[in-house]
Amino acid sequence: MSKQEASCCEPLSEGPLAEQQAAELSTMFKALGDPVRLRLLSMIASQPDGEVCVCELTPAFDLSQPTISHHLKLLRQAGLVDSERRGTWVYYRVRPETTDRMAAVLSSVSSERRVVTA
Amino acid sequence: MSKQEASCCEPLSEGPLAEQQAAELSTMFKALGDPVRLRLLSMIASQPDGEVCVCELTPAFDLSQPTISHHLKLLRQAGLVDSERRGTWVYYRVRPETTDRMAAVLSSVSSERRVVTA
DNA sequence: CTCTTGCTTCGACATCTTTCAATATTGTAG
DNA sequence: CTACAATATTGAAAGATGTCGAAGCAAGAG
Repeated sequence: MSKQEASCCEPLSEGPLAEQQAAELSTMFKALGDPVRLRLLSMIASQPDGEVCVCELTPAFDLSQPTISHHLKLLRQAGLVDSERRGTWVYYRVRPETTDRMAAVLSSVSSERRVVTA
Repeated sequence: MSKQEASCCEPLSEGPLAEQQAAELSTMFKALGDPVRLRLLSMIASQPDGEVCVCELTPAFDLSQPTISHHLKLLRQAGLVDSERRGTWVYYRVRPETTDRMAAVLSSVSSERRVVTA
């Protein structure tokens, strides 16, 4: 089957994922690398009208309001959600471009061919 | 902790992502929340025969060999890769079940957001 | 057996994360 | 303007993470 025999280490030139792209993408994955943020995203995404008020998200967790606010900030900075203020309330919605891009990277990994240069 | 007034907000019972699932999935996303590990996965996935020797991965980074080994361990513990020893060398390959599952979660996030014009 | 090579584990340290209480900001109502 | 309600920001403490050098283990060669 596999015969990269000979000398074990030709340094494997460059993976299809460049250093800068990896840095950018890893920020997005890191944002979902926390159970609270994953559930936040899931809650936002599952709303029928595509958006949720922070005041609906906060009481769903056993965490302080500043903590939820901080997690939402990280999701926003990673490009996963958008926020809009309407009156006193702030509404969050998913940015599907970002989740789609992440899904594309993962799919290309499993199809073991070139990673999308997105 | 978080006991807000019920003035504006019905507390949004449960998102579709249960607490335990979120914990499990967040481990996988966290594993890709580092540029080194993302590039490692990408390198492993992009090999024609689906597997790479550690000795090919290590020199591609400006990091010590123990550090690469540690990152590979995290990828393995997250279920993203498998390793197999053959002689002196250890080969890593992607576990597509895991990347597929992550991609499915992300896709559902973006598709659950349906446009309601009402 | 001993030596060498490939890889993993251990111990330590600096940095980054998560979390909270306190405070600030923004918008609405009186 | 004052008061209040919803979010965000700040600052600090506890814990997790990334990294390295040193040591350990496994397998092949002599």
